Amino acid sequence: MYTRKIQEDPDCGIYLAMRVLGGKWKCCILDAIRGISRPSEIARYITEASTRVIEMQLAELLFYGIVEKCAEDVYPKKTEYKLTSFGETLLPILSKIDQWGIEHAEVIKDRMSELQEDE
Amino acid sequence: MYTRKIQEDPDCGIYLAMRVLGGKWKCCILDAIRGISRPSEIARYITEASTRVIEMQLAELLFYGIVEKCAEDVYPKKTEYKLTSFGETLLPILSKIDQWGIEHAEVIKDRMSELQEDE
DNA sequence: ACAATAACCGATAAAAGATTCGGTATGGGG
DNA sequence: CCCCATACCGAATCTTTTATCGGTTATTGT
Repeated sequence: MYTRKIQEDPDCGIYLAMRVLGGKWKCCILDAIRGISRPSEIARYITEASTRVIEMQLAELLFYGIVEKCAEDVYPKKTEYKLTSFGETLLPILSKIDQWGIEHAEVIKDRMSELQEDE
Repeated sequence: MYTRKIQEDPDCGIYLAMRVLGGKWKCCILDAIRGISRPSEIARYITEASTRVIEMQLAELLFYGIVEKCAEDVYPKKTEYKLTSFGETLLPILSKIDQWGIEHAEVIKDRMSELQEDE
């Protein structure tokens, strides 16, 4: 996991939430983890992200107590991750954010593409 | 503004939303901008962030159409930024995130501090 | 015995983002 | 006239995050 050298503590709830939710794929993983729970399945689901990143972000989510690991110690290692009750408190927020993003996808993608044009 | 070299387009609303909201101080600026609107005031309000960052993040918010600039072209340059109607659609989400962060501040800070201990 | 899959970890390269420092231009007060 | 404030921008530098690659351990199917 990454440890920061410079630390801040604005008593800003958003800042704190972003320490937990920030990360390129974390939200997608959380979204995925509601249906599928095994790392290899998540990796197949989110094809854009490498398995390494998924591992790392899962480790962070585990660290913050958002997900928990239920490793049945049997054959081809059936590790499963699932949301903790703490993690579940995030769901309404995540769906709100997701909804907003989808609702305004056109505009955002449009702007985003403008950034790439000139290269 | 930063232009990304590697691009993705997961049709994940959260990912899109994070392109707009991501950034160390953007949420704090959005929070501030409801009361105060001039760059120098924001800078004095968010003392941890340098004026340069605030400028850059304001530029991004402007770019995505979240805020708009109302520069009265008069004396000590009374530039004012305010939320657009698009930006206002973010408010309920931002307050939800903020609320969550404050509600779980103890746990999160606790975990965060653990990361810094060993150096 | 051998290839295949799952779940990891460590090291390092590369990209993205933040900070710092200096600079411009404008106008006001002493 | 000089200094201060505001609002910016550019570039160098550093931190943080992500990507890539290889390695480990264990178990299953052939």
